[in-house]
Amino acid sequence: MQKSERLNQELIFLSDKKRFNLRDLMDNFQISKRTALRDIASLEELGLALYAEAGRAGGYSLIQEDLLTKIYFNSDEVAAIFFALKAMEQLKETPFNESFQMISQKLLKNLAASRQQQVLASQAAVSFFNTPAVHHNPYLRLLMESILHDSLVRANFKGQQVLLQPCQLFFRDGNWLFAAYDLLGQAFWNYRCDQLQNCTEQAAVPNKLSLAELKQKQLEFEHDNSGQEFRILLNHRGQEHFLKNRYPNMQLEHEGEITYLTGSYTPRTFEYLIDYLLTFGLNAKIITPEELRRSFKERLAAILDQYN
Amino acid sequence: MQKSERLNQELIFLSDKKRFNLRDLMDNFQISKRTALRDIASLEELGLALYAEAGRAGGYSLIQEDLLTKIYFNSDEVAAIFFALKAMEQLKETPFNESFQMISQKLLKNLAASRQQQVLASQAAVSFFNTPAVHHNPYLRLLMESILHDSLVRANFKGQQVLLQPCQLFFRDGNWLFAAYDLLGQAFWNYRCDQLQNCTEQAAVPNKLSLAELKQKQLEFEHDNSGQEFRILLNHRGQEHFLKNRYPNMQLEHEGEITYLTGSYTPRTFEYLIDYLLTFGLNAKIITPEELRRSFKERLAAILDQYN
DNA sequence: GAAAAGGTGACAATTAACGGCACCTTTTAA
DNA sequence: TTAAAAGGTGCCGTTAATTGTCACCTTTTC
Repeated sequence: MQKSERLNQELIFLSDKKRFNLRDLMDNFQISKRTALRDIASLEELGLALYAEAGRAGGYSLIQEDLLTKIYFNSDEVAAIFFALKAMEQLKETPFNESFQMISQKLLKNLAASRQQQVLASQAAVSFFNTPAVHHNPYLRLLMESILHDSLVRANFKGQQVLLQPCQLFFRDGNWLFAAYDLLGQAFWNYRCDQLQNCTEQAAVPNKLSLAELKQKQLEFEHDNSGQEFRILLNHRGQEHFLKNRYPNMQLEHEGEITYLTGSYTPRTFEYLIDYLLTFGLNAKIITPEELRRSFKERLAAILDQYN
Repeated sequence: MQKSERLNQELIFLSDKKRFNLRDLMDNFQISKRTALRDIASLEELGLALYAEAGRAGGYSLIQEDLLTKIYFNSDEVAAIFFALKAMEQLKETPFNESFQMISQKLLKNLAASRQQQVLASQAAVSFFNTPAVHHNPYLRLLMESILHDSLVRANFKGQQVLLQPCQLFFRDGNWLFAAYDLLGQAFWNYRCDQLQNCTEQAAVPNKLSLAELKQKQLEFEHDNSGQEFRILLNHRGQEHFLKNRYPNMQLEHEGEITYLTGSYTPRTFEYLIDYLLTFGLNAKIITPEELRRSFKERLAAILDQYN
C-alpha cells in the first residue's frame, strides 16, 4: 500500500479511537516503528491534532475527535458558508468566538485561487450592519456548556446570589439572554448574560429539576397569564414593525380588518414594555389596560417635558 | 511536490473549472504530459468523474462540478458551523436561501453518530430571536450577482424607473438594503430591496461609473454634510442604545463627561430620524436644530393625541 | 492530410519511502 | 534507584514508486 492511501486508511482507523500507540499502527498496517512515526508526523501535517505522552503508560490521544470525511460542496454552498461565517464575525460575541476565523481560513485554503477571489469579492459586496453585542459576555460558553451538560451555574445577578439551571441561550436586540430556573429564588426567568458576575459551573444538587420539569416551568413562564393582559391596536406598519422586532409572549390577533397586539406584563416587564411601545410611534395605540395607557402617556409627557 | 500532495492540489485546482486540458495541468504543476495523464488516472480512481474528448478541440470536463474538499474540523469548529447555519436559517431570506439546509444535511451526514447527537443538542440549546426579513425579497441574489459582475440593474423603485449600479448589499433592522448609484437620477442612495419591482440585470452602458468613481460617490453620500446637521444629547443608556442599534452616518462625540450623537439629515431621511429618535425614549434630548426639535415634539404630541 | 488534442508502452533516472539500528528522553513500576 | 516501556531522532543502505523522454497510436477538426 502506498503512503498516501495508507494515511487515509489510518485516518479511518484512528477516527473511532480516543487513544492508541505506535504498536497499533505497526501491527495493523504492517509497518516499522520508524514508518509509524513518520506517518504520525504526516497526519499531524494534515491537520490531525494529536497529543503524545512519553513514558511507560504513554501513547497518543486525539485532542479533537475530528470530522474526517470528504464533503462535496458546490460553489453556491461555498458562498453560503462564507456568507454565514462573515455574518457571525460581525456578531463579535458568540459562544464560538474564536472558531469562525479559523474555519474561514481552513476553507479558504482549500479553494482554488480563482474561487478565493470570488469569495473575497462577495464578502466585500455583502455586509451585515447588525446589532453587535455591546456588553462583554465572558460566560456565553460556560452557559452553553452548562445547558448541554444539564448542570447548574452559581452566580451573582444584580447583586443577588442565584443558583441557576439554564435551558436556553438566545440573542435578541443586541443582548445575549438565557432562560433559566433559579433554584434559590424558585422562579423561571430570562437573564441577561452580561449581568452575571462570578459565574461558575456547579455539579447537580438534589433538588435539581428534571428536564421535563424545566420545560414545564418554561412553558408556564411563557404562557403566564397571571400578569396584566394588554391589548394594543396596530395599523399595517405597526404589524410590520412587530414582525421585524418580535418579542416573545406577544401575539397578533386579527378581528376582521383590525389587528391587535396582545400579551401580558408583570411589574418586572412593565418598563420594558413601555420602551418597546415607544418604538411603534404612531403605529400603535394602547386599548387596555388603563394603567398601561396612563403610564405610556406619562412617559410621552416626560419626554416632551425635556424640551420645556 | 509529492504525488499525493499534488493530487490534492489538483483537486482544488480543478474544482473551479468546468473544462481543462493536459496543458493546464502540465503548466500549473510543472509536470510532463505523461505524469499529467497518470495523475488524471489517479484522480479518476479517487472518484473524480471526468469526461475526455479526443481531437483537435478536445479536453476534459468535470461531470460533477462539485467542490471536493477534505477538511478537518475540530468539535468546536463543527459546533460553530452549525451555530452559524442555524442563525442563517432564522434569517429566512438571504442571497443563499436554499443552501443552508443542504449544507447542514451534508455536514450532519458526515459526522459520527455520537457527534450528531451533540450537534442537535446544542442547536436546541441556542437560538436566535432575531429580526427576520418580513418582506419578500426576490431580487437578493440578482443584486448580489450584479455587484459581483459589476453590471447594472433596471427596475421600478416606488413607481420610478431607475437604472442602478449597485455596490453593496446589507442587512439592517430587518430589511435588506443595497447601496447604488442611479444613472438616470444621477444620485447615490441606499435602496430597500423589497421595494424593487420588475428588476432585471442589464449589461453595462457607456456612462457607467468606474469602481473608483462609484466608491467616491458612496463616500460623498456617506459624508454628505450638505444636509442639516443635528446634535443630540445622550445619557449612558442612550449611548448603549445607539451602539446596539447603530445607524450609519452618525457618530458619538464626547465632550468631557457629556456625550452627543451627531450627524446630518436630508428631507428624505427626516422621518426615519424622528422614528429612530423615538426609540431612545428618555435617554436622548435633541439640542439642535430647532426644526428637528419641533417636529419631534409634534410627533410626541400626535402620539399623545391618540389618547384624547 | 496535417495539426492538435488525448492516449499507451517501454525504459532509464531520480527520489521518496522504508526498515533497521544506535541512542536519546520521559515516565512508571518494581 | 534502576530497569522497562513508551515516544522520538539521526543516519544509511535498499527498495520501490515516481517521473520524464521518446516513439507511436487514435480521434477530431480545420
